[in-house]
Amino acid sequence: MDYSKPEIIEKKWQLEWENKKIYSQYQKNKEKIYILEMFPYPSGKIHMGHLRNYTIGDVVARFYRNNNFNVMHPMGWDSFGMPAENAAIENNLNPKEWTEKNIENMKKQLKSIGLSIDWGKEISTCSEEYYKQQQNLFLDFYKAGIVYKKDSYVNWDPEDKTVLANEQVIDGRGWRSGALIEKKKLSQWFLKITDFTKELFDDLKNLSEWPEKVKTMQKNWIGISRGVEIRFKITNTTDCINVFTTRPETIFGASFLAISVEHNLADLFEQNEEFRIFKEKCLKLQSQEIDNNEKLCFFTNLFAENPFTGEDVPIVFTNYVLIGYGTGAIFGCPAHDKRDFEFAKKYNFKILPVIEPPLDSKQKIPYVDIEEKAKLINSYFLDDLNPKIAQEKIVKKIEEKKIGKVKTVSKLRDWGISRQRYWGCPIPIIYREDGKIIALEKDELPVRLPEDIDLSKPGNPLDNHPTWKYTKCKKTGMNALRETDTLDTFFDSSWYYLRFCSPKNDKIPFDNKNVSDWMPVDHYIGGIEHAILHLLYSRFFCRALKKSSYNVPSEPFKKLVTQGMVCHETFKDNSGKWVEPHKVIKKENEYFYKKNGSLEVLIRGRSEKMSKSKKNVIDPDIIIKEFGADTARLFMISDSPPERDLEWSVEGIKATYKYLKKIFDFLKNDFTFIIEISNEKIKNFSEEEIKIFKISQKTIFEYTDDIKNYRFNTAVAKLREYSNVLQKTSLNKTLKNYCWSIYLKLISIITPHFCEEIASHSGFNKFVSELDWPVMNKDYLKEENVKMVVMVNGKKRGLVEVLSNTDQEKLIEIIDKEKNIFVSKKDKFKKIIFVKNKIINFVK
RNA sequence: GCGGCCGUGGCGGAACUGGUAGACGCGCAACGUUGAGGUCGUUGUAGGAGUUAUUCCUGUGGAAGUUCGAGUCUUCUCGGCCGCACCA
Repeated sequence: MDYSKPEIIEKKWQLEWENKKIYSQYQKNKEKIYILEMFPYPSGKIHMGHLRNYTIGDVVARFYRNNNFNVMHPMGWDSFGMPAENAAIENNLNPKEWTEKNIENMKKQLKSIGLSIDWGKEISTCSEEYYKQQQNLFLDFYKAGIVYKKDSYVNWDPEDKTVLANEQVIDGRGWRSGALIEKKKLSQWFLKITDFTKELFDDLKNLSEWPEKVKTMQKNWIGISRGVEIRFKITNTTDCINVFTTRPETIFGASFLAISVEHNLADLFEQNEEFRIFKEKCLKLQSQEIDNNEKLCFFTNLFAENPFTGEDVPIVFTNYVLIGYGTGAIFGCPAHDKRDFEFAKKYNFKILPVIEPPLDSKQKIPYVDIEEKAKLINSYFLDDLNPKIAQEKIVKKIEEKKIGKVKTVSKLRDWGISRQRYWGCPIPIIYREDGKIIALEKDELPVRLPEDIDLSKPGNPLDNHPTWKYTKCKKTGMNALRETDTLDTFFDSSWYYLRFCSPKNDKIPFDNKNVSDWMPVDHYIGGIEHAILHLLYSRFFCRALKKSSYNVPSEPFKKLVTQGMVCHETFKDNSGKWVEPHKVIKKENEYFYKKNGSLEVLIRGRSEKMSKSKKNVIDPDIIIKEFGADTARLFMISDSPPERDLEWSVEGIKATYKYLKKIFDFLKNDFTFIIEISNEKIKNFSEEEIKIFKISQKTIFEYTDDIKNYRFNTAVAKLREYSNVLQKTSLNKTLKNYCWSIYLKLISIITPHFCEEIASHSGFNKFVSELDWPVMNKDYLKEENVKMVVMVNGKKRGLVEVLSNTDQEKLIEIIDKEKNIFVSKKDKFKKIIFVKNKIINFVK
């Protein structure tokens, strides 16, 4: 037996586990725990990010399994989406084939990591079974009024020829294609996520086990702010314009009304050629160039009456007021708003200060702060008040005069779910020849995707299909056209965690009983890149499902863990081309590589997220083949805390392998795996052996605590300390066997195959993976002696070893006796600080 | 611009509620063992001083503060990373 080919050992144990189905057994008498990692998109191969994500999840799942929990740890595939369609076009095959082939390969890869997954619960969102149930949910949402259709400007991706949600547009470009996004008006399906804005915002505070960072990002995304809506009369008409502001107290400084080009008022100017050009330009700027803050202005020749001063101020259209926020109209107060200030300066609007900053304020005009010492000026009844009080007063006045009301607005928009693509879930809707929109009956599901599809033509493939969309209304027999849009894939991933509770049920999306047994997901682990979209949509789904009378919790994920990226060093040659790190020759802080037989100097870049473009990717498959999954797992877990980025290094992986090999060689002879050790035997141990026994108890305690708290790196450090001690000390056979068996049980959640192999070689005939977690004997956790720090004036002056819980009097006595510590008489000191078992500080 | 996170050896990182800074590992160095290989073992490894010892001084981006005591708390400042971005 040796450890030169871990892959062979690992295959063997993976098969054994699978044959005995040890990861698909459930025991209802135990407490449940649902551990889930974000399911992968089947791109074809797993990458280091997957390896890290699934290793973390697996360590946790194994930990709870061994700690007497009823664990659910399933896996599935987020298998609808654009890449399948693109790959199908390139390789002239069907997206379904491509996807299924990828799933097969990735499943094999995932299995080679040795994950404790119940593959019996495997789901795939592109399967008919899954999307049938999804259509079911769509119909329920339709009935509950959560899904609706409306015309709207959409983000149009000219390359993918599809619509994107706001959050799928990054810096003005499509999140997948990278193409510049255009605004286009289309009829689209929407989910009413805005019905839940307040809940989604307020309930964030209850998510105590979510990272603050994610909660902050969601808060900012939802972007709730309280303010006032004020009505301005358009001069010489009966029409009004409502504006939204959070600074109503600055109303006396208003010098214009600025209105979005998409505001209703723009309808009046439809015939105006100049305006149409202006509007076009604004829309283009808004959707594209992110750094362009150029403010455009279109004078309307209309005026509005300031309800407090009676003054007429000009109404203008501009690109810097957005239709999607507030009312799409504002009053401009240039003296106290940076944007209004910029705009006013450019177009010569009056700039009237209405708040006087405190004398010590660094801010000049525009003064935008709200400070205690600031006071209102030029504002009639508000003069001399501080802005906060002025605000309260003016709000009251506005309400009294019935010209406006307090209002809370949000940045959140309804979620557009229509996609003009083939490889997605068909929407179960038909358009009847009499013009009616008809939702299908549940017994008409699933609406299947046709397999004979031509993806080569631009536009929507389902719409292009010769026959698919032609159908008849079941009730009336009238001709009808199917909805040819498919659902956004974020729809698929918004409820998959519920489907895992009853993955085989072909009648309903999920079973209430099973959902109440398993939900919520106790630990949800995945990348930070889903902090907003996927997580917010999932939170919304649960609320929407509740409203559609499903029995689900409103928060799907109890604890959220966002793991960092896997990074690797980067190199560039002098022409700026990236060079693979493994080709680099390192010589004393200089870097070279062989090019055409000669050595060329390289520039070392910073460590970056592994990506093909930077040529710094490492294929997990190769690592597993060379060093084994256990080595890869241990390295992934031990080098840095899960939420931080992980620096990949060849040295690190090699050292990890060497470590496992060393332990393996050490234990392969003369070791017997045992589960327990009798109290009788402990009594006969020597003092030295008791010390080791104590260390083992302490290790169990601290390691367990670290794992529970996701401090895997320190957990591994403690384990290494433990094995270092064990290797250096000669122990009686019983104790040696015991201590190393503890070690194996502890590390088995990280390196399961390794442990099974050693244990079985050492006479154990069950699975270490199925053993209970080691129980520590608390009697041996207590330390008899402690080292206490002796300080004078807060500086360390020495250490004394004393019995634990020694009191101050006794300690001073001991210190007096120790000649090396120059503290003789306690009355010399002003004060003595004593912290039991920790420090004593003499203050002169 | 707004919001958040983070600055600790050559590197990744420890230090839980303020109480021995640098655990564990990488790298490096010395010695030993091997003598065709992804070695192995032992020891050392924050910097400086030194009478070489169970020694002293300085050290957690910088400045100040609170405290008997600060990597940890407070304020300012510099640097890095991430998110949002004309959100009224």
